Amino acid sequence: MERNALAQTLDCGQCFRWKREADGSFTGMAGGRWAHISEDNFADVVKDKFWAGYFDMGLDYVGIRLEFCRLDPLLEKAVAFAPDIRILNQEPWEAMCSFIISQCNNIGRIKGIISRLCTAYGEEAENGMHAFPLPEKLASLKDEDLLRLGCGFRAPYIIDAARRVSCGSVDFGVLKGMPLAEARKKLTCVRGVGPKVADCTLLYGMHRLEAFPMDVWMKRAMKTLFPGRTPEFFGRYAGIAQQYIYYYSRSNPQIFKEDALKA
DNA sequence: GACCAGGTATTGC
DNA sequence: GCAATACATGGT
Repeated sequence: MERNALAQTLDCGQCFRWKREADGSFTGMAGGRWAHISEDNFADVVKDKFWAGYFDMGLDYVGIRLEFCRLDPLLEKAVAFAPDIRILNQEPWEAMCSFIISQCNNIGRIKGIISRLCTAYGEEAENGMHAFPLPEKLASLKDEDLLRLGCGFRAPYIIDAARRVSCGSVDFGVLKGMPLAEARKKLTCVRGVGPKVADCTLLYGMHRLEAFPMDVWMKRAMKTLFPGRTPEFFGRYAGIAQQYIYYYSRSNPQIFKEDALKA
């Protein structure tokens, strides 16, 4: 049951533009750059400043894991399942748009939609890949353009988000300096952005590590694994705890069924 | 063919 | 406030 460290981070549900190759390496895009990353070249890749930032190399994950393991035995279990998860520094607009698309959708289809969106509207980059489309680009589209790509009922949400970001009514630079609750409230002004997508934007796109997205899996996990606890229980890196718990829960759904049998 | 997928907006009590 | 429902789409 060995999962390589790279897969734990790139395949744990926080990002959608990496493709796992047959040999366990990954190819994908971030910040308009293409990369092929493997266990072997990872150390070299993160010598580059951009990738070091993307992979959050400046944060002491060893220490944070230690804290988590001391905090709660079930959290310790989740950490042990995929200890090498790191929270990536994704672009805020890409994170927001990606998680708008994620609602009521499955990971495979989310990746497919995003891939088509990039091919159709993103700037061309290396190896025939495309950057994530700029908000200005998507702001000029009609619902129909996005329906063609399979966006479904999320099409108008994406366009509203693109408009608000490109006109500056939602300004990630400003949100960065705001208290979490305030930034969250501002984000939910966008149609199609509720508390969950707002928290995903804050955690994955703005590196607000205290943000704690509550999707169906996390609700289940909180109820059965951490009854009576709130996100605050996990401290200022609650978002990282969330990622450990989310991935552990997704990968071991039987833990909920066993619980149901006992009841 | 019904049911589900990292939700949200709208409506009705 | 809180439960119910519609919202496109593709895969089991």
